[in-house]
Amino acid sequence: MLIGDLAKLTGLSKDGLRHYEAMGLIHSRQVRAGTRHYCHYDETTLERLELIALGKRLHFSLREIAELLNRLMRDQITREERSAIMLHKVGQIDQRIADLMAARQELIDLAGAPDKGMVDQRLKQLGLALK
Amino acid sequence: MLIGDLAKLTGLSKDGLRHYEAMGLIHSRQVRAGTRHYCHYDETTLERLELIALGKRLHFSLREIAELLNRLMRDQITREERSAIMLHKVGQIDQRIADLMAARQELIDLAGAPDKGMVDQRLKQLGLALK
DNA sequence: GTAGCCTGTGGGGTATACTCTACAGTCAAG
DNA sequence: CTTGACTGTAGAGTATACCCCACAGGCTAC
Repeated sequence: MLIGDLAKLTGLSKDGLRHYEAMGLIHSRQVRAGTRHYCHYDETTLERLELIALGKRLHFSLREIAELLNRLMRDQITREERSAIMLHKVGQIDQRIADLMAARQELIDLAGAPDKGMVDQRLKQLGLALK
Repeated sequence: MLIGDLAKLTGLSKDGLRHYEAMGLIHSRQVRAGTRHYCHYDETTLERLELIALGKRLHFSLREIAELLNRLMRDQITREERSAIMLHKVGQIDQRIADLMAARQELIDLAGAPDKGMVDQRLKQLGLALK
């Protein structure tokens, strides 16, 4: 399978797929053709790309996904470790959610403030908490 | 006030402040000194920096903050518009929270899955939803 | 008058996840 | 045997928010 086929099957761009390959997320066989060569991908690449999509949805970076994927393929991840990795990511996500919830509440307060003076007053309160 | 004073008062780096100035978030007077010149900042800059900190906490980008700040200084934002801007940002934040909550749940499910086969099975289910 | 700290400028680098462009070789259809 | 679609490579560009470095002039204390 050439990169164009892979792109059509997954809906990803060829450049995106090359980017994944450069990052070690997917691999290919080099097949000679005259002076140059072409990259051939087998069907397991599709499975890998599915896992990559999962990892992205779970907010792992491509770098993290690359490492997890390569260790996963070598069965180097135990049940416990897998749980630990997932729960660690949950912790990170919880922090981001908390951050967003706080911002959300402040935004709603500011949206409801009746006038600019009120906002200025609120900003002063916030200013004290700033530093 | 020179940039070093501003940096000490706010805890921000001089480079960061210069970056803000380049983005139009703060402004200075140019004061000649022999061949060259120095940037002088007045005390209102401190207020602006407080507003900038607020904007960042509320997850506005520097570009957005720059526009809001400059319009705010010219009193070009009505109460209604201000509310609309805040609530629009709430909408964006809600989307991000929803995205993170979904990921959070998936992570917990995967953390609790008893073995790799179970994970593979789950991945297949997810795979169907992927595309 | 000189050491040492301050300053502005220009440019590059970091991190993340790609996209776009140009160039040149390959291959199938006609 | 030429056209068109496809391919790999290299490098630049996008967006965000900065940091770091070198260079050279300014200013203050001694």
